[in-house]
Amino acid sequence: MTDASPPTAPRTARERARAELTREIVDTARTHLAADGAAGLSLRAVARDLGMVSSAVYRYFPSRDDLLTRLIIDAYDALGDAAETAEAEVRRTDLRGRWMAIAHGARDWALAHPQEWSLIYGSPVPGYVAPADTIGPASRTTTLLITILADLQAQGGVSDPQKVGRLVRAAMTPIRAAVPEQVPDDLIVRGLMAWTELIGTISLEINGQFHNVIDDMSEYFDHVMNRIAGVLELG
Amino acid sequence: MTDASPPTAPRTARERARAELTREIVDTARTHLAADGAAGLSLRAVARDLGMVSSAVYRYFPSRDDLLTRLIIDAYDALGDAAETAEAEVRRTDLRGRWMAIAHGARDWALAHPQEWSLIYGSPVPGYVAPADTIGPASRTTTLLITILADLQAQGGVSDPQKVGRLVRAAMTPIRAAVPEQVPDDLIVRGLMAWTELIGTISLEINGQFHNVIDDMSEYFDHVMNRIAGVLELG
DNA sequence: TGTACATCAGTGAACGCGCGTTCACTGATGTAC
DNA sequence: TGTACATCAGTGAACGCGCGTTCACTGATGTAC
Repeated sequence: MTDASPPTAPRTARERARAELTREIVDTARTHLAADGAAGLSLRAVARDLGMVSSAVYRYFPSRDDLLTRLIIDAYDALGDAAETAEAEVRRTDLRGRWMAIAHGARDWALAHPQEWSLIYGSPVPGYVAPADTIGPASRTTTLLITILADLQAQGGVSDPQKVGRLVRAAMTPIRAAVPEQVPDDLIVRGLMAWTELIGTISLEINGQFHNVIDDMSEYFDHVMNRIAGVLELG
Repeated sequence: MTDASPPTAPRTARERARAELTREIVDTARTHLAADGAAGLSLRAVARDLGMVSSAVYRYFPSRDDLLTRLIIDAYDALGDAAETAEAEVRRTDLRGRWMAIAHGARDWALAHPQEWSLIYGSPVPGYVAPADTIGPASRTTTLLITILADLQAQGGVSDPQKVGRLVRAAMTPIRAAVPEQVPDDLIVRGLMAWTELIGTISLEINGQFHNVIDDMSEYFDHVMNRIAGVLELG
């Protein structure tokens, strides 16, 4: 990386055409993803839909896996956008409202884009290894949650913090580095559990595991997320 | 279904050979599943491994999807076995111990058979629709949890049951039918949340979502599952 | 403003691979008399 | 116990399909003088 500046806006006709076709390829790929899932994503099918020969796609993406990587990054970004936008509309002091906005924002996005959700939170695509580029966008949603934890702690934290044993504390070393120091271990654990319950509830719903269990998932989801707000003592 | 009796033990040499080969096909398929995931499971590859021609497999399974169905049922059963076996070793009155045994039993099995876990709790296989046969074995593990809830209620239940609104109560109609009447709505919700946290924690671990978050997942898992036992007031 | 050369997008054919499923067949095993 | 027929397992060839990726090529676009 010697070029620190962001890619400049396209100047020449060639550059404009390239940017546009790249976008069309990604959009078409996303459509196929929605229909067939990640394992069924095919460069040839995308090329066919765009009326070009399959080898032409290689001018834009060096391999199928690179196209997949792009879709993963876009999915993380779209989810991050959805959560951030929803959360931004809530009063900063309303911690419960902010948590609920993130939860509902994430679920709404997931229901609208189930295959993209599975791409980032579902089982890994066989034979595909995610490169490092996917880490940054992946953390956008969790950053929102961490900020809520920090704001909560600034207000005095929870009333009955539980003990976290030495070994568990040691196990949490990596996440500690991403969370402000003043947030205690107990609150990090509660946050992780809340995050797990959020991702878990959405994933199980998308995978159909609540069939014959819960009729109206919107009601249930809202109820459960409110209970979690209670556990976090978000007011 | 006019034949109510279970399939009898094989009598003739032909029947014995058929039973054995069926088992070998399933075992080989499971090996491939572990290596390549569900989307990569191929009848031809299984046949090749067994030194038979691909069309011969059709004497045993009418299609690839039927083989997949069998693997799904087997996975549910294996998980159910693991959870039941672990739970059975604990004193009946030790509700916390029973919950922890189920949790650890499930996680240990999942870590040993990650692709089988993904088969039942991961994103659905594109183009495959699970038939009704998979419902029965799927409920073995959840039945264990429901029994704990019932036993807990028989001991007096939780100290501070939360209110469950009318709409949420209505949403819970299907699960109500599977739980003893005396278990109150609040306890069902807590049970569902515990179940979600259990499946969610294991799935996120298997999908690598705890990388750079938690170092020692065994410690973290045990801690979290104990906290959930606390929420359920399992003693 | 005009020309000469370099860059790049897209083509079309090919390589080599794998897949699920069908079908007519041979030969072994099982059963009824 | 022996024979005649029915059942079934496994073979081998084929159908028709799709895939990722490479490569030499044509022709259009961009750039330096």
